[in-house]
Amino acid sequence: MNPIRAIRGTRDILPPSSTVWNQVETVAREVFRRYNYQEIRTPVFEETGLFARGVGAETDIVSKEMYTFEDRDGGSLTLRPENTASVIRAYIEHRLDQQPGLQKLYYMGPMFRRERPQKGRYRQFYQIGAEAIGAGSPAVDAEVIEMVCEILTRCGVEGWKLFVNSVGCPECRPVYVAALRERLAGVAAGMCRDCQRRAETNPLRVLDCKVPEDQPVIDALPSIHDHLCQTCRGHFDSVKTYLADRSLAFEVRPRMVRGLDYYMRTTFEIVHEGALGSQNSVLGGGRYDGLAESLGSRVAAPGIGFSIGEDRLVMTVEETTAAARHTIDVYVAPMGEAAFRHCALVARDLRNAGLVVELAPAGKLKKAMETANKLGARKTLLVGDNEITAGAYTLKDMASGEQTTVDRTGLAEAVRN
RNA sequence: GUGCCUAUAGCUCAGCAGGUAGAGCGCUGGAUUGUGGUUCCAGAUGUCGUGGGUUCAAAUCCCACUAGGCACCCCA
Repeated sequence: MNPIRAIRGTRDILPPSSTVWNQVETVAREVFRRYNYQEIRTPVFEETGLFARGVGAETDIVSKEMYTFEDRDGGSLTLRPENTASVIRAYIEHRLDQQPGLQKLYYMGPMFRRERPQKGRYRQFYQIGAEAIGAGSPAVDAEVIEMVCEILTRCGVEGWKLFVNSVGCPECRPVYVAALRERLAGVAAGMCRDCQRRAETNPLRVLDCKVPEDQPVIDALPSIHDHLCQTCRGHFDSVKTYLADRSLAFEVRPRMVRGLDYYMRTTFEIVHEGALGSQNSVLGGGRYDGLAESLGSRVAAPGIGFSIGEDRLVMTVEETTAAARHTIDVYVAPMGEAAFRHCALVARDLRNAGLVVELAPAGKLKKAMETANKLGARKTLLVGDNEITAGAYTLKDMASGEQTTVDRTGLAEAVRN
């Protein structure tokens, strides 16, 4: 019988990597706090219809990547492939539109998509995201983008690129797609096989093609920016102005296409070259003013949000910054059973003083010293019968080898130095 | 979902013109019964990813499956 293993596309996050995950989450929470975002926790599974209607039935996510299963009562449930639809569902369900001001919510947790696993792509992956719901103003777009950049910066990540675009709205985008489709009809025959297919199925995807030979053709295709309606154009100009006000470096990518149907107007993405391989997108986001209505809401809920691929962010953090090592402040080494019982109390005091303490089992001192060294303890506390009767302990600095004698009251302070 | 590459000790890998496994690091014990790191000695590493086939004989050749990596698709 073979041992049971983690299933394909899932993985265990072990120390020391789990420490980096915690650091990233701590940074994100602190940035969210400063921007006055509060946490929302939604269920990990929902009625299948939520994603079909919210994300879009024709998207790859819904059409072939969802973990969908039948509940015992016959209903169809799905493990969430993303979280924006759930947040909007909660917003509607709890009438958060009646609350004063913008609803500024953040979340972090696992998402599930049944794709072929690859580096930076897992079937259970983690997203840290935020949604600002209740306003359509471009000022919100700029602040959301600033906030996510702040998270990356404070995680110590450098060298990323911010791309922004406007994908229009239900008024102007269909006009553009029609124009694109018309133009492609004439030139698609000379393009790569994938583009010939995309020209029929999803013309916008042609813009994303990476085949070098196709680039001249793509460059000559009409741009969405020439087809934006008055409202969308004004919105996009404002976003760019507000980003520039903040000195945020960005690049307009008229050809950037996002895979979720609910995006309109502003979309953005941050990529980082390095540890990620071809999955170089660290985060993506955009505005979704029509999403609430498509979920059956009578009230509008214009909003914008993003989600960071936490797995990918952790990868780049691990690549670019030296992991802050978990260190033991003091390794308490009792010699003998009596000393062990005494040391248990000493260890408790030191822990109450906020120190990281490892209490060794009673045993040979040599063995304890070896272990202290392997664990990378900063100090070792030697406690035998001599120390207990004298009421003074021997504290050894592992780096210098220097030993000092300290009494119990001054112990915590001595360990700290 | 498609194509290509890969799978040997806890880790990194060697072994492959077929003859039932090795190195370094790490781990355990000892040299040293109250002192680690360096050194020396000893030891255990393992259904060679899983299952089947060819063969007197398979880690080695063939097939399938599983998992990982890369590219595509797509996305976080």
